[in-house]
Amino acid sequence: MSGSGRSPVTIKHVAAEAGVSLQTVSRVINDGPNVRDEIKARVRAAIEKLGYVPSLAARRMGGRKSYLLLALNDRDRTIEGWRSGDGTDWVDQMLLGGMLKCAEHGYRMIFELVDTHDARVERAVSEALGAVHPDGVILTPPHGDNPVIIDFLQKRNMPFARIGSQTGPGLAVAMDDGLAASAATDHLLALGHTRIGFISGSEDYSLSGARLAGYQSALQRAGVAIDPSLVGPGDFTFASGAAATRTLLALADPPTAIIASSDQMSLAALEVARSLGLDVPGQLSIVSFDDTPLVKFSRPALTAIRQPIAAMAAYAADMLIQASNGETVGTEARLLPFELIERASTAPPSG
Amino acid sequence: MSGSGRSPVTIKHVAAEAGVSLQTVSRVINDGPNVRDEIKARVRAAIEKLGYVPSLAARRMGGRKSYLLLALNDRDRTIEGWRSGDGTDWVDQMLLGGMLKCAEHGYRMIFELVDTHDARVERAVSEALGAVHPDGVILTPPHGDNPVIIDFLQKRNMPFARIGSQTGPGLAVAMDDGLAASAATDHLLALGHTRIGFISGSEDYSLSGARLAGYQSALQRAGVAIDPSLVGPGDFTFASGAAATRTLLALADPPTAIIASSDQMSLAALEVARSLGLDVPGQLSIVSFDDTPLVKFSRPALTAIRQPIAAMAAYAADMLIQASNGETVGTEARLLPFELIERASTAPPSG
DNA sequence: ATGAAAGCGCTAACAG
DNA sequence: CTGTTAGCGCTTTCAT
Repeated sequence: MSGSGRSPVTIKHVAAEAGVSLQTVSRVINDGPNVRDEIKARVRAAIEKLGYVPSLAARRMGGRKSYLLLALNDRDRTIEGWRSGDGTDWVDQMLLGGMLKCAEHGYRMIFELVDTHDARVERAVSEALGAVHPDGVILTPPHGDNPVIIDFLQKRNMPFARIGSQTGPGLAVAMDDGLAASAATDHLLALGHTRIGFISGSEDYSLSGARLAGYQSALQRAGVAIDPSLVGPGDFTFASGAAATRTLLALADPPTAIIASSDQMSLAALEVARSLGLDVPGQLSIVSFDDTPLVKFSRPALTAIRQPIAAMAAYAADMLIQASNGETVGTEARLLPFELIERASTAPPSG
Repeated sequence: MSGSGRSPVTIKHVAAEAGVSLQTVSRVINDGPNVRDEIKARVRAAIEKLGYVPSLAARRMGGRKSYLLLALNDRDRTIEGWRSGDGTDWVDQMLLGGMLKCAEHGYRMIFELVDTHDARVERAVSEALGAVHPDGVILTPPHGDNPVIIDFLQKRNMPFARIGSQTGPGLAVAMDDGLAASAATDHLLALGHTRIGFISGSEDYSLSGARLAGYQSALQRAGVAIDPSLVGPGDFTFASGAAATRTLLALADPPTAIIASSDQMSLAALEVARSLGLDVPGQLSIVSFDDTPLVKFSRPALTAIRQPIAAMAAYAADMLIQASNGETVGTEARLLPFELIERASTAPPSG
């Protein structure tokens, strides 16, 4: 087996076939102005006949566009999720939204893993940019909140969009994490809970703060006192969720419901409750965040806030592509709707 | 927000910094021969200092390598999996194995969806090849068994590796599906089952036939009569699994155990059994294929054959990269080990 | 062991 | 409206 050689059909062949200049073909490809319909049709026919497709590499070399978007994900967390097979479908949803949107516009999405805690983040990002030369970068949490990356991208004048972040420069698209946490809290409040625990997410993620604030404001609005001991620290992992749950349930006046900022932590809460002989939702209600596939199949299935990952990725890709086409796009953060999906892990408190 | 302009640092800058010719830098980058260690070191220092990374696009233009591998997946099935959020992690495992292997060698993997049943498959593949110009193509099931795609790739002299297929031309890597099905059957046989049902996979997949054959040969070896009515047709989907299970369990002499060729079909079997008031594994044992995340969390958790997707993808990428480096690689199919993971869905028959 | 020249397929200026 | 001329950043020849 040997290399495939070069593209069998180039713009030259099309030009020859259509009897026009190279440049005219280029204009047709790029929907450029100043081509008579007749000639345009002739060129299109030649393209069709020859099965011509412009080479991405050559387009990038000649022009200023690469037709490539770079999606940056957190290395450790992503690989760990893949390895453990824990059913987290963040990457899949990103591809569903981002990749398909790219394809619609003749773009491709290149997926890259970068370690956010590495001292050489900047170098890693720089290398990816240097090799790929994307037209834009999609930053997923927690990279969207990483000042080193943001600064670097701005310095390089590279357009970027952040997913899951509501603040900061550049394009941003997220769900309203604060509102979502409020909705989760309201749901429990409506069921009659007043002792509601909250397990927060990693501080690397700006959404963690937003969710905590949403939880607290819902409590306040309902006239329920905020008890700091009801807030347990987490970092989205199962282990941290288990630890926080144990602490919360060991309280003198333990919560009758817990909101956890990730599915893994919620599953951990469920597990801990089970090990303590507590019935869910009879003696403890649980509301989760993310709604990855697993929580639908746990016993009981978890009530959860669904994050619109695919929609966020699609929006981010769309904005970046528009920007790369010279269109001006607003830079105010865009909030996409979330969903509170009621399943079997929430019920009125037993007391 | 505007485009980022070109790469700030090119091979020229490095050459100037190191005080050598452009060419020498290229040789160092590519581990070429005929460069004194001293100069090599000087160039490396310049590269390091400037943070230079060669542009993929330029490399592809100049040379014959693109440092890109194209992974082709089935469009409908993949998107459907993403949409439904059914926890299938095929894509994730592919990325885990393939992408990381590519990264090790300075390659990138481009992920593309192609509809295998579309009359224009060839056109779709052609377009992807034309745009990307990969150094090799990874074909996943069922594309690895699609003669149109295979022929086209061979015609274009494009190196390719097939995952999950054991036959046909070119590189192939798979698990031994026949042996795996035999192992599943033996497991049930050892528990005392003799009426063992089998739900097959889609005929688009060559592995479906291999699995069926493995099931039958295990039965034969054990001296158990092969009953064709115990084989139900499936296409990997939940619905097909449910239908096949209903048919099998409605038999005059129904099976006491069922092997299903996919997790979705196994979950369907579980669901149907439950709806019929059958205890699993008390009255019906189930062995699954794939071992996606969900089956660990079903009640009962399913005994399953684990497919080494990441390892297969890594192997395929490795072979392709080696081939693109001019190394000769064997073309005999490579079989990777599978695992039979015993969980709670299998037990001795009740009778 | 090194350098110089040519060219990959395309787009971006310019001309006409 | 259309064609011509230069490159883009790199790897190939081919010289030296």
